[in-house]
Amino acid sequence: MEKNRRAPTLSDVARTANVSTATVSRCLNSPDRVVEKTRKRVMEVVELLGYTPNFAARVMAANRSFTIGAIIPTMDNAIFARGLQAFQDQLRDQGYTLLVSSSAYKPDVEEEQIRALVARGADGLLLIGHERRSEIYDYLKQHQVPTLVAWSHLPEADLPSIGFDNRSSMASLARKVIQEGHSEIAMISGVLTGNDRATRRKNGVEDALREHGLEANHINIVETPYGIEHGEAAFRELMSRATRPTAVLCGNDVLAVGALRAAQALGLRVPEDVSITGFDDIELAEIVNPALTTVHVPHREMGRKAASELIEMVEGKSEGRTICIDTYIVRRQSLAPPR
Amino acid sequence: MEKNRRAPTLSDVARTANVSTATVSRCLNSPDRVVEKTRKRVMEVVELLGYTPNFAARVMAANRSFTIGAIIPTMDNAIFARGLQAFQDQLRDQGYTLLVSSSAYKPDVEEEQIRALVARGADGLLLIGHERRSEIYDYLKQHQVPTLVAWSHLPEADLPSIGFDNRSSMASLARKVIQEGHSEIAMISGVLTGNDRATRRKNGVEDALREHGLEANHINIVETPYGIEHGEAAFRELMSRATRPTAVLCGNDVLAVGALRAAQALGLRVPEDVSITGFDDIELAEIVNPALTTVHVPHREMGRKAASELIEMVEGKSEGRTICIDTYIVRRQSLAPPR
DNA sequence: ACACGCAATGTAAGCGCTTGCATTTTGAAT
DNA sequence: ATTCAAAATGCAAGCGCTTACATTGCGTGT
Repeated sequence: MEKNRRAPTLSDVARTANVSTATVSRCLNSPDRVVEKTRKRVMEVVELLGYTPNFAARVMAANRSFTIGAIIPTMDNAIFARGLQAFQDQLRDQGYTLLVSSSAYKPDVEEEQIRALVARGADGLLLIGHERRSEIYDYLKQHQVPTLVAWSHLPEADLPSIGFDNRSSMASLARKVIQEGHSEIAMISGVLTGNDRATRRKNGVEDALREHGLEANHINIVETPYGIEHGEAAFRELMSRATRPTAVLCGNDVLAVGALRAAQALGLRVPEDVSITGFDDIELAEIVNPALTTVHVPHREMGRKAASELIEMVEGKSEGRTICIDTYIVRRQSLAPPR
Repeated sequence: MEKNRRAPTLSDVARTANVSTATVSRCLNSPDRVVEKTRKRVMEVVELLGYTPNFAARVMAANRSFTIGAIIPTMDNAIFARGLQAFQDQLRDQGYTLLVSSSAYKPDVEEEQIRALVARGADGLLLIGHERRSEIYDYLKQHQVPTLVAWSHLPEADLPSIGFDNRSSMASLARKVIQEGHSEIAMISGVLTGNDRATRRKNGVEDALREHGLEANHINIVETPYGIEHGEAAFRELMSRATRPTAVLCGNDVLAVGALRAAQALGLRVPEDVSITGFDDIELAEIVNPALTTVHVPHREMGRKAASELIEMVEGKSEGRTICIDTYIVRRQSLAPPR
């Protein structure tokens, strides 16, 4: 192999093939605008030289990158993994590349990443949830970067979103728990600040309680970061309080699994002594013992739809629609009537 | 807010601040090369206009992007999540941005992604495992993109790697299983083609068998993609064969969890009727019931070290060292002596 | 008061590509 | 043969930034 010769450029190819750079460019980008014979020759040279276009240059000249950026709160658990994989697959099918980064649930990191992705020429952006400083929306508008929100459905929000109704989904689940006979209900919620999904799930629980004439205003709740260990701690905390709940609704499956483990460690049987529910229906939910009753979120469908919609926006075919995806409750062993 | 005015550029800032573009550029990139008073004025204008540098332009001009690319086989399970998160955190600390994409275990997709990332001006690349076509190594060399391999340790390989010895780690685990008294040992392996980690784990099992005078040449093995459902199917397959194993070593925790579920579905008790082991020690391993005996891989440490090493390479301070990280066996309930 | 040297700033040449417009080539119709 | 669209190709101007080099301004020593 040749020792580090500088990477070939468009004009290297042009020179070798005896055509202009314009022709080479066209061969690559709109092959039908150049005659068969020329194209063949050019492509041979491209192959021969091992030429790959320089993206930065292309982005700069064409103001188009065929790249979509996504910023998720974390890669460290499975909540977003499946949906994002579907999102990426769909993008690939349509000729786009996905770049992902994660914000660790920190708003300032997220802003930084948004800027980084936009500056890198992302044609469109996928964000999770609606809650962020308005400056960043202005920024997005100024740079005219189509942006779509996922994992959340909020028709009245600034940005279009493809997601599900966190509030009513959680409310249905809570209703089911109440119908089961529970009245001492507690909740382990994710951190509410800056997280509209967590907030609306909490609201959903309150809605259901209120409907059934239960005290909804100071619901027995612990707020904690997502993470199995935090779920454990939160559960212990709840159990040490004055009135012991007979059912614990968790903000997501990860917290629920933590709660489950804590319950078992405390010698409580689930669901006999206490019922526990999750949200998301990630793989984990089915694997733990007892398996979790939870809200199933069609992550793959959401990812796919988000991809098609965002591409339409990028290509100017849509202003951005807001779509609500249906969830449903998956009944498993972790929920039963109270003793 | 102003309606979509074109995003401000360097020269807009320069004009407004009454300096040259060079000065603005210096304010941003080497603030000490410009006098306090000027800098202040420029920064005010930057703020005022809401200017953000265009990365494509910067990359093109400076041939430097402070971006690192990583390509992992999948985001759809937790194997790489933790290590990657640590990798990203460390990069951020040192002023770099991480861009991730996933190849779905497909070599051609991976190549495409490598090119995409390089073309986007990645200063360095993190790849998983060593097995790929040599053309792509030439490409990397030609473009002079420092590349580091993780999750695998192979001193003799072309590329430096920060990882662990898949072979000897698996061998230790297999030895432990044998010492426990098992002699009918089967394996559920990940797909071997193009996956050096899977291959070396299999070799590790063979090593241990051979050491103990057991038949190692046609070990009782099923090869299947990673995935809980595949682990289940593989386990059933193994159990339908002529000689039933008393211990099943799985290529990773995900497969092991699948095996566990299949065992339970078949009415087999683990570990009394059959022992099952995993590899990786992801969160899942501790959560299932019985918890998995597995090989603990220090993902975070690996991610961190990979980040520092790769940055050193990018900054020309290192040629790329190969580091082996120690793993250890975590003994949990899924392993016991055969009846 | 003057020259000198260094620090601060400006000038302008690219980086590798796309694309509007100008020019040449082609081939069908006359 | 000749003509003339239409098709194919070439020309060259940017895209927004960095940076080598040139220029200017300033404090200092005499």
